[in-house]
This record gives sequence, C-alpha cells and structure tokens, in this order.
Amino acid sequence: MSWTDERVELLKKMWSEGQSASQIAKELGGVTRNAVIGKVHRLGLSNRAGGTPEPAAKPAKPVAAAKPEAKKPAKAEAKKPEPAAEAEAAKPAAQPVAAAPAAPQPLRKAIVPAGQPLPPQPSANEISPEALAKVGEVEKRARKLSLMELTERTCKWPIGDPATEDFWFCGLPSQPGKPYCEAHVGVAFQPMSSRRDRKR
DNA sequence: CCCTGATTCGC
DNA sequence: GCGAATCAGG
Repeated sequence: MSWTDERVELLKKMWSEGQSASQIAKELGGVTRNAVIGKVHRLGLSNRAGGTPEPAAKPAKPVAAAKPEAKKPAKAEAKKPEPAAEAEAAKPAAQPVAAAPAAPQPLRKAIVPAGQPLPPQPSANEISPEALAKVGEVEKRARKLSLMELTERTCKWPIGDPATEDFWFCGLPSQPGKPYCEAHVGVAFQPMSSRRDRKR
C-alpha cells in the first residue's frame, strides 16, 4: 500500500480527530500503526491540532549507554517561536453538567459545586473537579457510539438519558482491561471513601 | 499484558 | 519516503 492522496487525507483527518495511530492504521488497512506514526511525523503533524496540550517535555532519549558510534550531528532542534496564544483559557464548565453523572457504577448523586476549590474537607469528597472537568471535556469529543458499536477497547461510559434519543456511549479508546477511557475511569472508580455504610 | 506515540536506520 | 524494530512511557 502506498500513501495516496486520499489515504494521507484520511490519515490527517483521523489524526486531528484524536484517533490513535493503531486505529488509523486499522481504518486504512494495509499499514501498521508504525507506518502511520512514521507518516505522521514525516508530514510534520506530530502535534495534534489544538487538542491535547502535552506540557511534558520530551528530551528525546538521552540513552547514554552502548552507543559508541555517535554519528548523530547533534542538530539543534530549533523550536518555532510560536506566539503561543493557545486558547486554553479557563474552562467555564458551569453548564448544567449534572446530566453526566448517570454513572453505571456506584456514584453519588451530588456533584461537587463549582464554588468550593475543595478545601480540606475529607467528608465531602466526591470526585475531583479536575476529573469532572476532564469528563465534561471528553464528552464533547465523544464518538457517540451506539451500543453495538462498542468494542472491547472502547469506552463504555453512557452519556445522556437512556430513555431518550440523547443517549450514546463515549466510545473513546479505553484503557486495556478497563471499560472506560482515561477520563471516565477517573470518575467511575472512586477512591472508595464515603462508601462505608449503606444503612439499612 | 494491554496500549500509546517517538525515534532510528536499513531499505 | 517508507516502516519494522525499537524505545520510552501509561
């Protein structure tokens, strides 16, 4: 298989959509995820469009061992002087997100109000606001899969009201062994704290 | 173990 | 340019 214009375009599209390289490879067919990743790099779009800002630094791999042949020109990687005006402002999230917590897992009903920065109050521990924010974020880009479209590796977090048409599953890539994506795992599996008694 | 992207380097 | 092998991490 060669990188035809169409295939490259699909690659670009899926990549910018946040699809993983393996998913893209699977979709394209005839290529491995390595091929996809390689192509992505060659195309120069290693960074996905305004999606997942990865503040983590990547010093490449300074493997300082068993490398006698240093034929690496040590080319200085000049970072583009990006104006860096990323619209990563504050996240309103003040929307009635209350609909989200239709958790399949033992989840509390109350959500942490968006007023308290979570003070040292051990008792009222719900879900970390960060996790909630992440969920709210991720649900926007959820793949909205139907029940039958779910696979072993797609997030099975339900979104919306099952009694209405506004119901779908997250569908984002789930972590191996887990039923949900990263974001939803965070809210699904609580630190089991205030779960102590059921009373009655 | 499953996965992710990143990099290298022979082709 | 291509991508398998490898690396580095979750």
